[in-house]
Amino acid sequence: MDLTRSPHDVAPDLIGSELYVDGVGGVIVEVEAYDHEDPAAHGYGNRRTERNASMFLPGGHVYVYRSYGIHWCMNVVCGEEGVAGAVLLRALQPTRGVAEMRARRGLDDVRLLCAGPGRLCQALGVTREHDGLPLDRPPFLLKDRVPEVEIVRGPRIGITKAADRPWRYGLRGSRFVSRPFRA
DNA sequence: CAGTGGATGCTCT
DNA sequence: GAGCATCCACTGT
Repeated sequence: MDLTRSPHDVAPDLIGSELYVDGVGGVIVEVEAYDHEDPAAHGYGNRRTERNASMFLPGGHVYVYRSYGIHWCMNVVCGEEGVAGAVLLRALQPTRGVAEMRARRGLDDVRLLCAGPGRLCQALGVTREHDGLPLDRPPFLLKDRVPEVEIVRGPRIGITKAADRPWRYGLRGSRFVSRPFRA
């Protein structure tokens, strides 16, 4: 798919797509969009810093940052070069490499392996080393979804600024999201 | 279930 | 020095 579009166009198209890192991953079931005019975004105002440099790459790269000093969070960079836009990957339905994900997470419950941005990165082995890498080459594999999926949306999670914007997208009825979507 | 608080490190002001 | 795009364990219903 065309990742040089706006994060708001890309985000719903990522739902139902498949992501693998070194062959481990599954179906994307939850994401959030962040654009350069968004006070909640790391790239707000297109202000470039050392941390968010990857957000300014052309769409199709990866932006990984550390969250709360403990977790890693992975974004799909979107839009044109020089414009800070990205889609945060919040949850996957694990399909391949489940044993490896279980080992990395120290957890059996498939439902919780990738249910949250920090958990997803731990399960897939994503760290700072992946920051800035292109998505269309190993270790990554991003497969477009089939056209027909039902998408739900709602307010984003875990932010204080611009918390009212409904830019969280999910696969309708999925049991693998980090939190349920309100009906 | 809902709510609370601690861990932990780094970025940005 | 404040504030996180989080997670887990623990409490109390």
